[in-house]
Amino acid sequence: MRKVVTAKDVADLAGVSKWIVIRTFREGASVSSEKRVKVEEAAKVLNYRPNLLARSLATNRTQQIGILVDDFSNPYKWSFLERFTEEAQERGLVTVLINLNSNFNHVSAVLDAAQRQLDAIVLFDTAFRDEIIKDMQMGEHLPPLYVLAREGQFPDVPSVLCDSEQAMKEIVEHLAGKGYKRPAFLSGTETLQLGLGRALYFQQSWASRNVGVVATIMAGSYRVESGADAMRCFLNRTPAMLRPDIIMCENDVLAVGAMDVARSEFGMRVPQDMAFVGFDNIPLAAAPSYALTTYEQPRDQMIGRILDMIGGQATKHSTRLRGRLIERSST
Amino acid sequence: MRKVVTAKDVADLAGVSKWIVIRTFREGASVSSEKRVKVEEAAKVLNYRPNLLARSLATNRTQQIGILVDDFSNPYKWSFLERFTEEAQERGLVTVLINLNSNFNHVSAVLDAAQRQLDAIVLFDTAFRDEIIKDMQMGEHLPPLYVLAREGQFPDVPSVLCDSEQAMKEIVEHLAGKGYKRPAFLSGTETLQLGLGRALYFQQSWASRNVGVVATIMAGSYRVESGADAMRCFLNRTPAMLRPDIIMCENDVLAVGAMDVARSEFGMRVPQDMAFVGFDNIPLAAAPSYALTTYEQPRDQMIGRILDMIGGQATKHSTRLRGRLIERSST
DNA sequence: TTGTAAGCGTTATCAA
DNA sequence: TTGATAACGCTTACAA
Repeated sequence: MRKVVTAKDVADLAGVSKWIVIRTFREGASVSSEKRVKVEEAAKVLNYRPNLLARSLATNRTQQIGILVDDFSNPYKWSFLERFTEEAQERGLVTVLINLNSNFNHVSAVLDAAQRQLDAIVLFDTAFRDEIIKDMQMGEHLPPLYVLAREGQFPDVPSVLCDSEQAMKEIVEHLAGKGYKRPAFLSGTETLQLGLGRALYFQQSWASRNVGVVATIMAGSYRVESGADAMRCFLNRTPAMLRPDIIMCENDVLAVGAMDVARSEFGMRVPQDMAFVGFDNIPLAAAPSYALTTYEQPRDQMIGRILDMIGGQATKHSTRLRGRLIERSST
Repeated sequence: MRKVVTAKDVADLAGVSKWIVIRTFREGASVSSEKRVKVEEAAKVLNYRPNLLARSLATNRTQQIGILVDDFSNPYKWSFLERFTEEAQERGLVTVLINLNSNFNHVSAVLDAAQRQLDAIVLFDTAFRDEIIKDMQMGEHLPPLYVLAREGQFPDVPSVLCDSEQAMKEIVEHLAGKGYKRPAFLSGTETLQLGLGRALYFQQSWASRNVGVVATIMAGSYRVESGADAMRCFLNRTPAMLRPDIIMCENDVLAVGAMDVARSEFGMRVPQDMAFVGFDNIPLAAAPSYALTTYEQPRDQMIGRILDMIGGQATKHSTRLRGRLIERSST
């Protein structure tokens, strides 16, 4: 019903065998130029294009990459996804966007991707639980897994992420240089193991300067409201003299929420009364009303590296890449 | 190399023919329950799952929907994409995210989707140019096209979008009720034909109340900075007494930019000195610092309708659905 | 360079 | 309910 035009049809019209047609539409073709011309003409007339589905069945490669996402609300992810699809397309790959939620968990998603013969699965800023490894290690043949923008959980699953240790070194150096002395950390989730290690490295960097971190504030999730709520709660219970002079937020989304509360509800000036640093450099961070100092992940490099591994141009191993500090007036 | 386990393997282990196995894994199966049990056991042992690729080749249906996006920066799109993928998955469909850009235009995208045998193509808030219709109308068999959140360009391509006329009626009624009298419209792009008709209906609604629209401000694109620039320019050249008392912005993104400028650069109070209305109800619109009155598109209904048409549960024809006015303190 | 045969893993159809 | 044959449209040998 769909594409009725097959290589055979073109062959008949061009007066050649169908294998000539097939070869004409492939990379390392070896077809006499006269026949090639004939075929191309016939193909144009019939609007023939090779059926990639049939090709996939024969080659065992679909040129499709599945990308798993479990939270669409963080703007930095949009930027990554935009770049990912673009770069993938540049390489002749297509991106299957898989939405993880309560009805469709990591296991379902991976198994479904396997059934559809996707060439690879990228876990984008999402951590998968142990359940899946069981399936992985059993005979089941799954597409190769990759982790993007998170710490990988298993040694044989390569991950590509921003180097948090380096990032925190740069940030703390910047803050110390500005004279800040009483840092605190605003954290999204409590599970350090699955987290990004930012809190840890932040503390370590200060420790090496003989500064203890005042407090770790738990937001519970990476939403603006969580950042706002956590900040409100913290400021309410903390007398002015005990408050930190700089709050390192685990990401920009939290920072925005926290900053809003500090300014509008507690009348604080940023950065005089309290400074803020975020992470990710989302578009809003650049807005004049926030002007948030933040740290930008090396997006293009990260995505390039993942796709290189998927395409076999790079060896498979985990990598941490250095990002870039963006200084703005919130510090 | 990938999935070595085939229906034949399961059949051999279970001691039945491979067609029994195939049938066991399909909807309207007719298999004796004893054999079914045997097969299911064998399948579990071998970790067998039907190869959806092979199925697609035989059935001519991939259960994959392509969605074309040409601008990732507008937050409302995230919400749509999140819901789209979720709802599609619910129906056993998978979403292929296609990024339109200078290297990959509508034509390339549609042709590629056709080669991959996608079941349908959704143009999400993007307008395609005439060039493509030529291919469409020729013998080429393309997957059916649908337009989401935009006016459709061709009669045989169904579109599903928010009813702009209704929306503007509600908005203007609200504004008139609040006593506003000198409205202006901040527009993203100049091409009314491809646009959303919001400007037109806004004017018409005021006209029916004997109010002429003061001005149409052109931003040129749908970015925060464009909204800001356009607003700055407009306020600079317009004396206070000639300024509108309410600015209807074509979407929230523009509204945010415009509002920022009005407040921080011109010291205006919202809504006393100038009121703002947006469109889309992006998350930022709800933030206390904006509290933007806006109009929410009926996202779930729109997506449901599109997927119903794709799945054949609804007849194919264009639809305008009614959204919802969200009143906040910017008006 | 060209043609042939076998196969990818499933579905559709029809006969048993 | 079951089994067999013929697609689906292409690729990958290998032979001519």
